[in-house]
Amino acid sequence: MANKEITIKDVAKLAECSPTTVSRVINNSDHPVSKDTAEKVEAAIEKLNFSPNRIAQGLKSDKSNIIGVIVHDICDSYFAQMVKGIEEFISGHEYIVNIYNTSRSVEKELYAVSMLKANRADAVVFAGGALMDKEYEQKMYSIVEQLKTQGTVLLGVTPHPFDINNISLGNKNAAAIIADYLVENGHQKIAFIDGPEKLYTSYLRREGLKESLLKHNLDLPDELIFSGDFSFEGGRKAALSLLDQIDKITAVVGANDATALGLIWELNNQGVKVPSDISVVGIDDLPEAKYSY
Amino acid sequence: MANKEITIKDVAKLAECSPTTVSRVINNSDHPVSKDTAEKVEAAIEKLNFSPNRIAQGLKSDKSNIIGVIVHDICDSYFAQMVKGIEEFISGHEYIVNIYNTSRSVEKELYAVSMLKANRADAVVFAGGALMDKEYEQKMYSIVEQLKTQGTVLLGVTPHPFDINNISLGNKNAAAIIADYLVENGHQKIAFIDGPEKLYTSYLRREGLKESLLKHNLDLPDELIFSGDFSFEGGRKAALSLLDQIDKITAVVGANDATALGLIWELNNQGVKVPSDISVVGIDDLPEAKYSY
DNA sequence: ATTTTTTATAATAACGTTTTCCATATTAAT
DNA sequence: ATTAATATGGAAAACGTTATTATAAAAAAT
Repeated sequence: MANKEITIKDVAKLAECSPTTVSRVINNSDHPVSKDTAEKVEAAIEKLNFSPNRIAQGLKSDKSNIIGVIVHDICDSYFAQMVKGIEEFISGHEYIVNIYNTSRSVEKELYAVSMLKANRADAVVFAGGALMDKEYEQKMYSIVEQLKTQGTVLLGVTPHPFDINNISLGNKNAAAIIADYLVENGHQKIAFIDGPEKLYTSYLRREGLKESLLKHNLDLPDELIFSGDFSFEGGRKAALSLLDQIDKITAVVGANDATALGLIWELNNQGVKVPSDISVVGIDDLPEAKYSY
Repeated sequence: MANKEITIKDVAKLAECSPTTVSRVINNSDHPVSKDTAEKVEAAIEKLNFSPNRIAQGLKSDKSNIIGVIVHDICDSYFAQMVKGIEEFISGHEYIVNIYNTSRSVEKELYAVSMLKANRADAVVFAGGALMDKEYEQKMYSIVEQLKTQGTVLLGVTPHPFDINNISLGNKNAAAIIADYLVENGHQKIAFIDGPEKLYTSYLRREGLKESLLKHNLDLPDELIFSGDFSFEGGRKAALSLLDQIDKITAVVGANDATALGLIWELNNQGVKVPSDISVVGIDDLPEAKYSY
């Protein structure tokens, strides 16, 4: 922005009035402005293609109009949909939707949060789940508190250990539903493909499933928990590593739907028929899921 | 941000110096500051958890640090990857990545552009292709010029009729490659599933393919052009509508990969074997594509 | 011992708004 | 005809920074 910008003063000059009056017209304030001058101002605005500098307005009003959205991976359908939903919800309300893709890295998440603090974000949505890491938790706790005292509204969409409002997607509830379903269909030997290590959400889903199965007197032994990372690729790899125990297993639960899809794909690829040979279930509810085989 | 914020003045008071000095420490400016005071300032900053107000800095420096990214649909893998790439490229450079999801609506795109103008964006990436609509073009032309004179750097990732720098993904080139490939493999009767109506990119791909086929003395007749919308669903519907002409066709080109995937899925579903019965080709290069059947 | 240079600090204006406050002219009420 | 109320306008301060200018002290050069 090397060029000198068009300001309220230029408009005032052209409309032969004071900047104050122009401001009043822009924000159609309570303070009355005569029909006559208002029109001259409007004309001047039109002519100069003026639009008020949001940055300056923000400084004066102590509002940044920034809404931060912190996400693990925008390419993951789950987050893409969430970001889209937020954008659409916000659209038209003159907010800046500011996204951060953390790739589940502690550094990037801290970077995101400190940027949002420096930019005096009006609100922050923590769309990606929290990580389970002592140092991370400690640093995050501190900066989250700073955001709060700064007046930033915080919202966690996935569970967070910090003291913020959380829209829980009910991981435990999902686990219970799945457990019930599996038991009803007579499954006894169940395997679980985990989510990313250190992710709070993984923990909740895994332990939730364990707990729910236990209520039906079923066990989820460690050797039937395979590592994954919420991705299609992860699901595929997990499928390969559970192949040699396949005869012991009647159902596999993926920590999310991408995992389940990868699982199904590779099982099919290896000649294991889903769902006749084995059942596969995923958590979440992606639209793609209905096209799985 | 109802609370009164911590400013450079608070830091100055605690460090027993002037705001000027604090500013110099923050920006480690050329102007010398004694080791002693610098340390006191750092300590005060630490103690108060102060971070300089980016909004105020922006006003002073005439930079917003905002980079706008305008996209048709974040849920579309193609755009998701692009947004992720941009975010990662920018990350660490203290920029605000501000996304807009237009859903290919003229109103939303104009909204996005005017927001970015009002916020004095430093740069805007037009990641979604332009629409072919007279009124749209006219209005966009005007505001794009305003952005330019404002000093905003503009970049089109997909082709745009406006006078901005474009990174062309070479639609025509892709069309030529595909045409050559099809001809080499002996295909004579080729169908095309179009992209969204009014989208400039659709136009370029369709006409590019026509042109390239013509060089091989092949025709792409209107009755073999089926409508689509760049989505998996669109590909599926197209598959259904080309079923009754299936014996006339040896290959189908999807305007993008999502279309091709939907196509393949539904053809398989209808008992048409890909690629033994018919060949399917898509434009773009999504990672999911390699798992198609 | 004086002048010049270097080092360190602060006061002030400016960025583009909006929000008091203050001033005038018009109209209504006495 | 005087007072009170209302309509319309502008000047100036403020938001939190930083760049410019000014000033004083210390160090170096004559």
